[in-house]
Amino acid sequence: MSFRDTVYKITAKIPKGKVATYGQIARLAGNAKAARAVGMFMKKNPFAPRVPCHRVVASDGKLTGYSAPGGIVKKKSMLIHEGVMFKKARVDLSISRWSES
DNA sequence: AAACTGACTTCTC
DNA sequence: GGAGAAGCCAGTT
Repeated sequence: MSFRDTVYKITAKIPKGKVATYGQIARLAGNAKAARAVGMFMKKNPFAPRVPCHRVVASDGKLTGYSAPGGIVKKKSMLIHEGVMFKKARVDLSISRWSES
Protein backbone atom coordinates (compact mmCIF):
# COMPACT_ATOMS: atom_id res chain seq x y z
CA MET A 1 0.00 0.00 0.00
CA SER A 2 1.35 3.39 -0.93
CA PHE A 3 1.90 6.23 1.49
CA ARG A 4 -0.91 8.06 -0.24
CA ASP A 5 -3.50 5.37 0.44
CA THR A 6 -2.43 5.25 4.06
CA VAL A 7 -3.02 8.98 4.35
CA TYR A 8 -6.52 8.71 2.90
CA LYS A 9 -7.29 5.79 5.17
CA ILE A 10 -6.24 7.74 8.23
CA THR A 11 -8.05 10.88 7.15
CA ALA A 12 -11.23 8.86 6.71
CA LYS A 13 -11.02 7.89 10.39
CA ILE A 14 -11.28 11.44 11.70
CA PRO A 15 -14.54 11.53 13.71
CA LYS A 16 -17.22 14.17 13.17
CA GLY A 17 -16.67 17.26 15.28
CA LYS A 18 -12.91 16.76 15.41
CA VAL A 19 -10.01 17.85 13.23
CA ALA A 20 -6.46 16.70 12.56
CA THR A 21 -3.40 18.60 11.36
CA TYR A 22 -1.49 17.77 8.18
CA GLY A 23 1.58 17.02 10.26
CA GLN A 24 -0.36 14.70 12.52
CA ILE A 25 -1.70 12.70 9.60
CA ALA A 26 1.73 12.59 8.02
CA ARG A 27 3.13 11.22 11.26
CA LEU A 28 0.42 8.55 11.59
CA ALA A 29 1.03 7.58 7.98
CA GLY A 30 4.68 7.02 8.71
CA ASN A 31 6.32 10.18 7.37
CA ALA A 32 6.35 12.92 9.99
CA LYS A 33 7.82 15.32 7.45
CA ALA A 34 5.34 14.68 4.65
CA ALA A 35 2.78 17.19 5.87
CA ARG A 36 3.17 19.09 2.64
CA ALA A 37 2.51 16.02 0.55
CA VAL A 38 -0.55 15.29 2.66
CA GLY A 39 -1.95 18.65 1.64
CA MET A 40 -1.60 17.66 -1.96
CA PHE A 41 -3.45 14.42 -1.36
CA MET A 42 -6.35 16.31 0.13
CA LYS A 43 -6.35 18.60 -2.85
CA LYS A 44 -6.59 15.66 -5.19
CA ASN A 45 -8.93 13.72 -2.93
CA PRO A 46 -9.97 10.85 -5.25
CA PHE A 47 -12.37 9.67 -2.54
CA ALA A 48 -14.30 12.93 -2.33
CA PRO A 49 -17.22 12.28 0.08
CA ARG A 50 -15.57 9.27 1.63
CA VAL A 51 -12.58 11.22 2.88
CA PRO A 52 -13.51 14.26 5.02
CA CYS A 53 -10.61 16.40 3.84
CA HIS A 54 -12.27 19.45 5.40
CA ARG A 55 -11.37 18.08 8.82
CA VAL A 56 -7.71 18.58 8.12
CA VAL A 57 -6.19 21.90 9.19
CA ALA A 58 -2.76 23.48 9.59
CA SER A 59 -0.62 22.89 12.68
CA ASP A 60 -1.89 26.09 14.30
CA GLY A 61 -5.53 25.36 13.55
CA LYS A 62 -5.63 27.70 10.59
CA LEU A 63 -7.81 26.59 7.69
CA THR A 64 -5.74 26.42 4.53
CA GLY A 65 -6.97 25.74 1.00
CA TYR A 66 -10.04 23.88 -0.08
CA SER A 67 -10.59 22.72 -3.66
CA ALA A 68 -14.34 22.23 -3.46
CA PRO A 69 -16.57 25.20 -4.34
CA GLY A 70 -17.03 27.63 -1.48
CA GLY A 71 -13.38 27.39 -0.49
CA ILE A 72 -12.19 28.14 3.02
CA VAL A 73 -15.45 29.81 3.98
CA LYS A 74 -17.47 26.72 3.12
CA LYS A 75 -14.95 24.52 4.87
CA LYS A 76 -15.22 26.57 8.05
CA SER A 77 -19.02 26.43 7.93
CA MET A 78 -18.98 22.67 7.64
CA LEU A 79 -16.66 22.30 10.60
CA ILE A 80 -18.73 24.63 12.75
CA HIS A 81 -21.82 22.69 11.73
CA GLU A 82 -20.14 19.51 12.92
CA GLY A 83 -19.46 21.05 16.29
CA VAL A 84 -15.82 22.04 15.95
CA MET A 85 -14.82 24.88 18.25
CA PHE A 86 -13.38 27.97 16.57
CA LYS A 87 -11.05 30.66 17.84
CA LYS A 88 -11.51 33.59 15.48
CA ALA A 89 -10.14 32.37 12.14
CA ARG A 90 -8.52 29.30 13.67
CA VAL A 91 -9.78 26.00 15.05
CA ASP A 92 -9.45 25.60 18.81
CA LEU A 93 -7.11 22.62 18.72
CA SER A 94 -7.02 22.38 22.52
CA ILE A 95 -10.61 21.14 22.26
CA SER A 96 -11.32 19.90 18.74
CA ARG A 97 -8.00 18.23 17.98
CA TRP A 98 -8.44 14.56 17.05
CA SER A 99 -6.60 11.96 19.10
CA GLU A 100 -6.30 8.82 16.97
CA SER A 101 -8.39 6.84 19.45
C1' DA B 1 15.16 11.77 -15.32
C1' DA B 2 15.26 16.84 -13.75
C1' DA B 3 12.82 20.76 -12.39
C1' DC B 4 8.74 22.93 -10.63
C1' DT B 5 4.84 23.23 -7.45
C1' DG B 6 2.02 23.29 -3.36
C1' DA B 7 -4.34 22.56 1.12
C1' DC B 8 2.88 22.20 5.50
C1' DT B 9 6.00 23.02 9.61
C1' DT B 10 9.36 25.16 12.31
C1' DC B 11 12.77 28.65 13.46
C1' DT B 12 14.17 33.70 13.76
C1' DC B 13 13.50 38.53 13.98
C1' DG C 1 1.80 37.51 17.56
C1' DG C 2 2.87 38.64 12.60
C1' DA C 3 6.32 38.31 8.65
C1' DG C 4 10.15 36.09 6.23
C1' DA C 5 13.17 32.12 5.14
C1' DA C 6 14.62 27.31 4.85
C1' DG C 7 13.66 22.35 4.92
C1' DC C 8 10.95 18.14 3.33
C1' DC C 9 7.69 15.07 0.56
C1' DA C 10 5.14 13.23 -3.27
C1' DG C 11 2.95 14.35 -7.64
C1' DT C 12 3.01 16.56 -12.23
C1' DT C 13 5.12 18.34 -16.33
